[in-house]
Amino acid sequence: MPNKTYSISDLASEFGITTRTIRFYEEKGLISPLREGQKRIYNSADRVRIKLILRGKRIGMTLQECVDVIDMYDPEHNNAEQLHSLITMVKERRAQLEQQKQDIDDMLTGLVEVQSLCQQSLANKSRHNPATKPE
Amino acid sequence: MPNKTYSISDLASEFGITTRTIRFYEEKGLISPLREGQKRIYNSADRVRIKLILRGKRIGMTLQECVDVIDMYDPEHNNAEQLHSLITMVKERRAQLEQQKQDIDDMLTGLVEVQSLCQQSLANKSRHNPATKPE
DNA sequence: ATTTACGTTTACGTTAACGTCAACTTAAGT
DNA sequence: ACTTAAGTTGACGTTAACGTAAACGTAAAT
Repeated sequence: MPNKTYSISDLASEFGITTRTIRFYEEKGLISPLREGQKRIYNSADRVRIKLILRGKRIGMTLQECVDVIDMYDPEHNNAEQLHSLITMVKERRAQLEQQKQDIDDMLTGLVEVQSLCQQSLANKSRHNPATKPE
Repeated sequence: MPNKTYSISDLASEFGITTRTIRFYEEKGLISPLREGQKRIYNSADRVRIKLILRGKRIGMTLQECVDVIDMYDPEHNNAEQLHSLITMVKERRAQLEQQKQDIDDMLTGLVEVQSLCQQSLANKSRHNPATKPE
C-alpha cells in the first residue's frame, strides 16, 4: 500500500531521529508534508525522501547535496535544456562515489591488518601467560 | 627516502588545503610537527597522518573519528588490557564502512538509472527535432 | 474536568571545522 | 638597508545541522 500516511513521530521513531530534525528538514525545503489542520501528515513519498536523506548523510553528504541528488530523480527537472548539465552532475557524483568506495576499501584493508595484529598479540600473551583466558 | 621533511605550505599545496587548516589540525592534536625555531617542520609520518585525515573526511568522518581510526594503527595503544576493546572498535568501524559501501552502491545504482533516463530523453528529443545537435 | 500524549511555533544555544583578518617575526634575495 | 616571501600567534566570524526550552493548541482517556 503506497498510500499509507504517517505522523511525524511515526517517522521519527522509525528512523531514529527527532521530530525537531524532521521539522528542520522541512524548514530547509527538503520535505513538504500535507497539513491536516495544523498537524503534518506524511505520505510514502515523504518517507522515501527522508530515507534518501539519511543515506546521503551516512556517506558524508551535506543536506544540500542530498537535495541535489534527490532532485536528479525528479522528472520536474527534465526541462531538457538542463539535461546535459544534469548528466554532467550525475557523472561527477558517480566519480565521487567511486572515490569514496576506494577510500573505504583502503580503510577496511588497514583495519583488517590492525585487527589481525591485535589478535596475534593477544595470542602471544596467552601463550606466555596461560592464566589469561582467551575467549 | 622516508626521512624527507616538508614545510607547512609544501603540504598545504600538495593536499589542496590551507595552512590554516593544517595549524587547526595541530591545535586539535591531530599532528605534532617538530619546530625549527618557530617554524613548523613536518616529516613523512606527519604527512601520512594528514593523508589519512583527508581520506577519512572524504567518507564523512569527523576529525575526532579520524583520530580514533589513526590511533588504531598506533602501537602505543597496544597495552593489551585494551586490546579487546580495540578489536571491538575495529569491528564496529568495519561494519560501519560496509554499510557505507552499500549506501554508495545503492546510490550509484540510482544514478546510473537517472543517467540512462536522461540520455534516452535526449535521444528522443533529437529524433523529433533533428536540428538539435547531440554531441 | 483535567491529566496525558502528541503536536505546534518561535527563538536562542551549540558544536565542528574551518575562514579571515591583524599584527608581528625571520630568512632570503637585491 | 630594504623589500619580499613565508611563517607565526591570536582573536573573532561563519556555516551547517541540529538541540533545547518556552509557551501554547488539540484530542483522547480517566
